[in-house]
Amino acid sequence: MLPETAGYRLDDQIGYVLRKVTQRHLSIFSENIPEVTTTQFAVLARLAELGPQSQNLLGRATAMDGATIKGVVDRLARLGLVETAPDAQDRRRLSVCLSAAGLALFQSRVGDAQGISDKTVAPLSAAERVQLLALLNKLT
Amino acid sequence: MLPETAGYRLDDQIGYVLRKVTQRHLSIFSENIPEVTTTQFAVLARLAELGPQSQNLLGRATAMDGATIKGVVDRLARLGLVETAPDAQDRRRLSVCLSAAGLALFQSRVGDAQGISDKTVAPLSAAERVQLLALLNKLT
DNA sequence: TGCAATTCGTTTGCATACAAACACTGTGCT
DNA sequence: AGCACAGTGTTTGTATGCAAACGAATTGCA
Repeated sequence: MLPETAGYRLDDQIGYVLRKVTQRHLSIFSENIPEVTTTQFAVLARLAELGPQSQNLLGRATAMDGATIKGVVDRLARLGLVETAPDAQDRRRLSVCLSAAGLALFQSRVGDAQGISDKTVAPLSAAERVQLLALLNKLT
Repeated sequence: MLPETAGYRLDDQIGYVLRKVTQRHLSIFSENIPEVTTTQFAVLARLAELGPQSQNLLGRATAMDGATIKGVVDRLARLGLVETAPDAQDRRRLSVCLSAAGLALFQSRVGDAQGISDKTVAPLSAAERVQLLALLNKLT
């Protein structure tokens, strides 16, 4: 009387489906914006939106922990898309801001980024897209 | 007449929201099943469901590419949860199967795994959970 | 039969992600 | 002033995840 695999169906588990949808999204993104990754673009978008931020605050604003945001900022700096400088007011902080190249890249690519989101949800109707985002937002 | 950040709102982008929901799910998972990761558990579930598989087929059945599934199988083998052996029929293949410990772990934890999925979608009603899975499945 | 194309596994390089430990700085309270 | 506590950034270790290149084995087709 083994439970066997019981009623557990991997394909119905939210985590597994999330992983597959994310994979497809990342694939669409890298095809359309090969210069940077999704997380790097998120950082550029936040900097364009909020202006210069400390590395830690920037991480919080983009849902990355300290170790992760450091790696992303380092790579963006190596690409010349952001610039870092010590904060004069608080010597613990590392201020991060968009470079001219970073701003230019973001502005030239933001339309493509919106297109990527659209492509990702292309199989859904307009109403379904709204539903999906609303449901996902409840799980944040 | 700069487009500024235009209408691009990071928080409304499907990719960003997916990443945040996935983060929350991974956090719930590791709290409830600390022995293995989500991907490792997915491999155990597939092996329990399908029986012994070649490493590559196993990767396809769990949505991992060759490099990724190799790493996951290696770590599961190091934990003693799976066993590998060369395939007699096809000498390119590496056959992977559950160990006794792997089967025992899966059977003892599969209920918790289902509970993790439930916790992840806890903010949703029953109807919404069905909706969400249906919508996400269309994006696979 | 024999060779081209494919499949399988491996390795390397790069990019998230998180936990934990650490040093340094700032703040608040006494 | 001094000290506990919190915040910030760094580093290390571990675990996905993908691209690309490679060798070995198999298959399909001329």
